[in-house]
Amino acid sequence: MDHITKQQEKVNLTKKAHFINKISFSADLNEEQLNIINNIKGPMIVIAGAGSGKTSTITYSVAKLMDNGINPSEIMLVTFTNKAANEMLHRVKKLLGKEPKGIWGGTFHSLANRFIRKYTHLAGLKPRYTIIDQSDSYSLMKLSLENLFPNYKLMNFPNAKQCFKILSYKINTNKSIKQVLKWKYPHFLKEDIIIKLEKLFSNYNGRKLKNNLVDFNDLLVLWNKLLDEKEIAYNIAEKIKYILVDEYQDTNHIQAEIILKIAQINQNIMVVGDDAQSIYSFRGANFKNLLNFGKRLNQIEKHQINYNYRSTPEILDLANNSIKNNQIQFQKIMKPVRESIVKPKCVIVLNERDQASFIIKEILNYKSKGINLSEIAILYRSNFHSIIFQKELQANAIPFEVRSGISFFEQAHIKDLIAHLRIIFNPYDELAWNRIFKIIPNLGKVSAQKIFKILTLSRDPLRELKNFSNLDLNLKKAKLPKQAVNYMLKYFKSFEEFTSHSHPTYVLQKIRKLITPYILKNFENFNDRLKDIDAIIQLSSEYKTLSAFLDDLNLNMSEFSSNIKESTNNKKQNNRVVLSTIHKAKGLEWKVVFVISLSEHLFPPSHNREDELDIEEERRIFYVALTRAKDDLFLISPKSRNSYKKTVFLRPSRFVNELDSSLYEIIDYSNNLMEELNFKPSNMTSNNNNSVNQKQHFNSEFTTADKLLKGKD
DNA sequence: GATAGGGTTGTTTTT
DNA sequence: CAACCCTATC
Repeated sequence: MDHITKQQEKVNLTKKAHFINKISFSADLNEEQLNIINNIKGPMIVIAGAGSGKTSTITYSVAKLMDNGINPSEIMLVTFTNKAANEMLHRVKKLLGKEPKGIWGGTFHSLANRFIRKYTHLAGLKPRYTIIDQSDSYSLMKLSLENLFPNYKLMNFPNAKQCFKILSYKINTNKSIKQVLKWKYPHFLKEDIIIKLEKLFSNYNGRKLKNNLVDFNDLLVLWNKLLDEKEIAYNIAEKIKYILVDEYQDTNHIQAEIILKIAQINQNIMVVGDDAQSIYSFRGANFKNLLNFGKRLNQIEKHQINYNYRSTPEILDLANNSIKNNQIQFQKIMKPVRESIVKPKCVIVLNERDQASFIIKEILNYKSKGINLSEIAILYRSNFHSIIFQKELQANAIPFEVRSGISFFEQAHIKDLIAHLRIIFNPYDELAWNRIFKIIPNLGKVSAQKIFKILTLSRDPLRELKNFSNLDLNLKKAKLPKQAVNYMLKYFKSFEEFTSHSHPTYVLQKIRKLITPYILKNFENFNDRLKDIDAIIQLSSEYKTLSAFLDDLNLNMSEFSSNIKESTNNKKQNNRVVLSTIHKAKGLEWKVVFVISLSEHLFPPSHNREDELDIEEERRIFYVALTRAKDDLFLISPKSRNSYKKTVFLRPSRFVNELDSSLYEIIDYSNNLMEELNFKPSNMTSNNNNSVNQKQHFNSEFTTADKLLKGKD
């Protein structure tokens, strides 16, 4: 141990020497970082560029605090994904050799839920509330919309999804409906619509209360409200002595409120972030939070960590060259630590299929050089960009892992299964009932609503189900289709037998039996679907209560998905190429990164090409993508895309065009295939000319692309 | 009036 | 591939 410093030797003499031996703070961290972890007292802001060892700084900070004798239950660590929280806590455990037991670690939403479950009554909720995800929120909003304004589709009015988004922006950014409309939906900016929206939102909120449902917004709102309760402030917030917040640039107004309320008591707060990586404005995030942070706290200490350990200087140069096009940003200089290797490559391909074939060729090449597939990532702006890859990778027997797309739990059969569990846990849950009613033949929307009303007339809908004669009578009064009612009564008869059980696995097994006939009848690939269900049952065995299982299902979905996929694939294959959205790739790194579909209308996508602020956000997404790469970076721009049996021509993304061409090497892969594919080169004449200079090459062609895409000739 | 089934369309990003 | 609209049928 020749790297032990004087400082450490001094600490070694203290009582906690047995921990220190395991942590080599000064060997693992640089001066900037050490300066941070040695000064965790009072408010602190850390601006941490991409790849600067941000995660290390935070984990070492937590370790250092515990090492100084702070109890884990006095520390709160807020992250943006549960995955990040788990990873950091795992690293703390590795550093200290013991679990940081009792630490308040997790996402804003999962921490909020911990508080609200503990103080449900104070939050104004009934005990067994259910958390609903976004698509459930849309559905519930739709119910309110149809209920209040049956002919809303004929009016100039936002649809259910838009209404929910308006409400979310209103809550998360502390704006009025009018301000939100002006900002995001100017064409709906009318007095009449605002009044209707107000009515709608109060109906939606009332419906949630009746149904005992809590949406993602409520979690934040209620947590924020709870912090105003003296009981909470004294019993919990005060006991949290240190708060660390990761990815602070992605917090929105209400999240910042929450953090400040807790921090104001003990004033020990460290927020870490990078304005250049703020990519969640669609969720109301505002990276100015990072700047305004100090305004409400005293004597804030500012730190920067500037050394980039991840990427080659070439990759950093390119990333810096891109982000400098953003007007609204704070200057920071990333200092490369690594040696040069090669320039990033910009690749032009003909279409998405060739994009796939180019990448597969490269992947096989890397593989033959001994590079692990898990060191390679394919990153994209939108989920649907990955579909072609999944097919092509499969065809070429390259193992891969998809970290995007509709969540496993968004699939119909999974939602159906879970709906049964949900009404056992919370029998007022209208959305879950509606899903189950859909299983009953000849029972449509209208009858389903009537039945739900009859059931919820009683205090205890589940007991009502058991009290058959009574229910039967009421159903007859409502003049419901006889066939459907008989089927339903039979269905719920078997359901009733296990509703009082509380172990998720036991109940799920019973539900599986109950819904199997429905699965067999309604899905062609019923075998796969049943396997999915079995995977969930398997997973549920780790949970003791319905509550814990349902909460995790809603708040911790992404990890769930990957667990499930691994178990259903039945391969313990770890060596797989990663396919991921850029959003999900944030915070991660790979040796080789392919950023694909870098063409206008794909990245930036059509809907985000007008407003300069939107473009800056898109450019930050691009920046995040570039800075994921350690050694090799490929930027790939397809010239066309097939959609609806039509070929649409695309221009290279402005994010590629605007780069200084001396910083990358260009590969034109499209020429190789022009003739082979019998492509009509009508508006691509300059393609065949290899002598055009690089810059021109990107800019000259495809002036008709935008027009074609929009269908105007 | 209510439901089932067929055809069409269009798809951001996540807790 | 799922949400939506339209139409045929009960």
